Amino acid sequence: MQPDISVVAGLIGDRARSRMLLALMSGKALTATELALDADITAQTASVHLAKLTEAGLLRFSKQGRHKYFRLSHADVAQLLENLLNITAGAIEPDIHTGPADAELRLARVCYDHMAGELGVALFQALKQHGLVTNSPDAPEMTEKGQIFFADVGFKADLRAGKRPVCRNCLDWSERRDHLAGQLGQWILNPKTKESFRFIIF
Amino acid sequence: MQPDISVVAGLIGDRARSRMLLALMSGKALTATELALDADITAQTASVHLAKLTEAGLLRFSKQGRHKYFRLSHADVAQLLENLLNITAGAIEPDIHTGPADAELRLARVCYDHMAGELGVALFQALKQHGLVTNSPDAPEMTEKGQIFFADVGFKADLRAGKRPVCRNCLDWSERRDHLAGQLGQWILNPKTKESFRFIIF
DNA sequence: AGCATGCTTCGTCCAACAACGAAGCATGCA
DNA sequence: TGCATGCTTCGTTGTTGGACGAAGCATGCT
Repeated sequence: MQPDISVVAGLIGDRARSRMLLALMSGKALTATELALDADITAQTASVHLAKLTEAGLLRFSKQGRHKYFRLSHADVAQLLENLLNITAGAIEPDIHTGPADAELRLARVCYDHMAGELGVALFQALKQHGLVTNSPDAPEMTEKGQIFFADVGFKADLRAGKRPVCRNCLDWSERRDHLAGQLGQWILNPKTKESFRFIIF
Repeated sequence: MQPDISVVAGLIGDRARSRMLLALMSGKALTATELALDADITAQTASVHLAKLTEAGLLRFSKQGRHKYFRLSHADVAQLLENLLNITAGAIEPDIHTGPADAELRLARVCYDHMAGELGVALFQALKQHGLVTNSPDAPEMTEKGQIFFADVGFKADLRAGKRPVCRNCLDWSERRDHLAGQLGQWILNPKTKESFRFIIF
């Protein structure tokens, strides 16, 4: 037997739950009430939704005092959501008149743990243009120059098998062009080194 | 506003519909009744399910006589399903006792339009070992040697922007290791050239 | 023409489940 | 020790939608 897709899909297939999941795509951990507000439902219903999502392994939480902070359990989940976004965004191709709130979202947003939107796409372009990652039709890869550059500013890739790829291209649902995901994408958004670090590549 | 994920997810989130979609992951086009049998439902219910799936853009069909052949509308959809398979397969990690029917499925199967299962993984290994595609931690890429080799046997990549990548790695839900997808993966399973063509790389 | 096959439409029934009010636990703060 | 805040559990209600029988409409075969 194949695994049963329908349970996970069914969980996402609810308006309130999907909104909560998308809210967590920002990468920030949010409390149950914040998520309830975002999904426009009461705290009670949010509670059972969140319980289901965590039990299914899509979310994990950490308690802090009387607050319960939820986040996506894994990058896989974010990728799945991104995948869904792309498919549905592609379906409504003739993009309906987009408001100003949209414009902001399209300019810059965070896609789980890396940068997306116009800015994310531009950054990716710049990295390729400066030869730090390859400009391949498939997935990007760090060039030698890139390895030196990023090692120099403190980036350390985890090359063990089973880990997420260092570079991954991620199709932007708003821009319909790639931006950079993977370990490097995450690190650029949130470098772990203390030393100040600036891109002067634009 | 972000696109509404929940409609597509909700469509997949039904047992019968998900089974039909997975049946179409074989890459073969199937008739409505075949899909109904596979999903263990009557023809009537299958009809409305299939109508919903096509209207949402997940399926497309072609009529041949009194038969209606359905297939996945696009490689994107297959990728989404594969994504879901991986997440749910990962969740039930301690793999429950698998029957003999499973063993067959694990040995060799088709993942939408390319080879998967043990055989798919082995093929991918061989391609890397013989230096036809790169053995990078991220996505594979054709080597020069590979470009010559595959051009020689009639493979022609479509490098236009917006097309699917030439090489893509695809995590196998049964093997938990990568196999080869993308244009090359598709072509290997189903080369368009008439000339006979054999891999002697095992 | 007649019949079989494949798919669809209609009407009805039934189960699943999202939603909320109300009440109940915790935790933190004064 | 109170009180406020955040989250959960319970019971109820209402709606959604999946399922099938029956009938209808095409298409193809003889």
